[in-house]
Amino acid sequence: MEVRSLVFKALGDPTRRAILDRLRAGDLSAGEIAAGFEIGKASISHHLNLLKQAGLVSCRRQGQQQIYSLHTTVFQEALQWLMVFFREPATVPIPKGPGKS
Amino acid sequence: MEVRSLVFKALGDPTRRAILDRLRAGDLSAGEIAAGFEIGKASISHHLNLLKQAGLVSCRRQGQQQIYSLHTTVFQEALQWLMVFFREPATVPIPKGPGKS
DNA sequence: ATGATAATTTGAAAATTATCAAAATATCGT
DNA sequence: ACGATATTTTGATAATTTTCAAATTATCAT
Repeated sequence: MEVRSLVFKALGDPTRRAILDRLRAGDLSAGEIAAGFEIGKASISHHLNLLKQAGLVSCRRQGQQQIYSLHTTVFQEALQWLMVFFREPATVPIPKGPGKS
Repeated sequence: MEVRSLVFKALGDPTRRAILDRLRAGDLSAGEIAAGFEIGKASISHHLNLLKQAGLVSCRRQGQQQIYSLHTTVFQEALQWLMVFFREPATVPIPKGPGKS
């Protein structure tokens, strides 16, 4: 799937947004992330995988733990896409007759 | 569901993003939107409903057509949420000893 | 090598979402 | 009121997503 869909889909889930919020304060191991959520570790692992596929987080192994961190470059792209909606329309339909204004 | 999830979920689908892109150039009727997509009118209507629930578009009746338009205020909120990820972490863990810097 | 800990993968069930065809609703012109 | 047009709603089916328990992989300490 295209990256943009993956990113917004990933952001569409409250659990995943909560994970991202936690990572703002600093890197965390998968176990630290899982602690504090109701759902099981397997589910968290799945969510982390989706976030990773979307490019929103990355992880590195540190001993027997996986350490996750935020990847802000992808946020930036999502942001830029959203920004477009505040600019004047790029493509304005050509008026047939004299303009209204 | 919370608005934020609705917004990002809505943005997670390519068809819906394409609809929003078209609306950038100006308001369109449901029929005009549906024309140009492979999928049927009923499906488009469903997508439009999701976009409406998310607050990304609004519609008004004009004769026998429904005219859809963009609603940028909700984009703004989504934007603001994303922006947060570029600021220094709001909650920094309090160092136990002397700081690193 | 063995056992313990950390995390992911697998397989299956439950919940949600996307799509279509057909029926229903709303508005227009006559 | 009637028929035509525009759109939505309904009911069904297919596809995707979420979740958990159990099995698997990877690393560490002994």
